Amino acid sequence: MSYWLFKSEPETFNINDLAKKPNKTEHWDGVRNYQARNFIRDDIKKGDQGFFYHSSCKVPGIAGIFEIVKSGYPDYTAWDPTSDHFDPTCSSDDPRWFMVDVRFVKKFDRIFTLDEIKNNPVLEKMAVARRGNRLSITPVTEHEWKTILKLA
DNA sequence: GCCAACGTTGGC
DNA sequence: GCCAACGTTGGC
Repeated sequence: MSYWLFKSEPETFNINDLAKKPNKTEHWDGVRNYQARNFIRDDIKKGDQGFFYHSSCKVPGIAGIFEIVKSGYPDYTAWDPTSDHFDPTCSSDDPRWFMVDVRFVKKFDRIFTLDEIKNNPVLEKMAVARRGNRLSITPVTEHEWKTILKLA
């Protein structure tokens, strides 16, 4: 089993939104970056777990945990002209973008902040702590995962 | 609202 | 295939 960190802007979609979905499950669509796409298509498997990270907000940090309930499949919003994530250059017989389904597991009692990540010697090397990092999906090591669970 | 970082686009 | 311009992300 692998661990991941998914970023989302809480004004758009946050951990409470996920918890309120039917079956507490939602597809994670709209990833339009090749590196993140490759993780979704090739590496993220059913049963993996992820941190739900809130970005571009007052207190950026990890809000809780989800699990992967369906591994990568074509992100159909790329073919939907009414979607914000529509990609007009993407043909329907050759899926370019992928998504996974995630299910709410738990919400932390508090936000485990980016500041705490940066100031922890175990966590400071996490991609999310690097200045200028824009990748919305990044791998998390087991050591990092357990360290955060202990402290959150 | 500013600006650094960096992925993408497009001219050559 | 190089690289400058541009657009977006995201912390501050």
